[in-house]
Amino acid sequence: MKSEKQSSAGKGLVPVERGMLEDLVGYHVRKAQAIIFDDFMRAMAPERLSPGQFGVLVLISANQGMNQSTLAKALGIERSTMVAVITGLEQRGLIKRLPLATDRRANILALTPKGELLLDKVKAKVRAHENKVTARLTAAETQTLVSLLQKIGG
Amino acid sequence: MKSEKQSSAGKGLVPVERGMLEDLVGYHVRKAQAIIFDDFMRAMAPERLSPGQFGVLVLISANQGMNQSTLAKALGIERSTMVAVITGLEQRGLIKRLPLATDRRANILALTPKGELLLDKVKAKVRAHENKVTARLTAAETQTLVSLLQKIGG
DNA sequence: GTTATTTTGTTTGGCTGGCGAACAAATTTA
DNA sequence: TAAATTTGTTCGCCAGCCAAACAAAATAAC
Repeated sequence: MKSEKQSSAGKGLVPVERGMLEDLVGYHVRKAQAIIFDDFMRAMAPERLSPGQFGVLVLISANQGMNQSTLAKALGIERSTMVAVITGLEQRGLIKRLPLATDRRANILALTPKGELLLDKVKAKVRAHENKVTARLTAAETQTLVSLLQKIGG
Repeated sequence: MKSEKQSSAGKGLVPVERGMLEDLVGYHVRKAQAIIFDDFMRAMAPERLSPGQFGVLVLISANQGMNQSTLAKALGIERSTMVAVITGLEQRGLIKRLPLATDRRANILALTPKGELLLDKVKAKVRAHENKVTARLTAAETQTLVSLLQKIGG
């Protein structure tokens, strides 16, 4: 005969009580972010591209002649953080730092042909990834979700 | 006279084109998460409590007799990751690792009186923080947001 | 009942993704 | 011309996570 162990709650028999966490937007955003990040990383593992790196490539592609500071500001991160990101992508031959004749401090960022090729390929995979993570939402719900998130994110 | 510089896009004069990022749920979730995390950290700086640590305290409080593995599973992280989190909270005297008579491997987790006091105080601050980050959403919209996020997060 | 498997907590080493302070060079403002 | 600002950078730091390996303990198989 075996008495009911306290730790039995961990075996999926007893659901874990989440208390006030269930009501917190922050908790659910964090959880969703972890799942999406994880799926993105798995899907883009062959191309070795993280969500952050993808964002950088998209912004460089969509904005001619941006420097690192502008890019960092657009992504809401520090200049100092951007340095390693740019260096990593540059070392893989996906982007270039180009001199700006009118300002010798600045680096103009541009995709290399290799970077453009990769971005095209990854964009398609990102759309597939998005479809996967939003599979249980209708198109209207997905749009609503984005709108509501924008009200938080400015 | 000064010619229009390419880098002028960074001075807020020209909005940065975000391309396909605007359509991606992952991008907006990430952005919202960063803002919420940041605000949480600032708000809870006096108590030196991160969102992750807060979640651990809430779960310990709401579930008697949980061990570290159960807790890790409930939060979707590895046992090995949980160790340092628990150790940190224990060293601050907020939680205790208690022996379980029926299983000498396991640590039963419990709040100390100090931990309970802190959690009570922090819960109120977390609610205020939530009200702040959802300030531009109605109560109904907040509920909708949580529901939609749950459809992603399982 | 002994052996094999599984579970628990842990250490170690590594990774991603960030911040802030400080700094030199270059540019802009006063 | 002198002072202030901007750009890219390095450095040290932090949060938060994973996987591999391991000993101790408990459980399952035989």
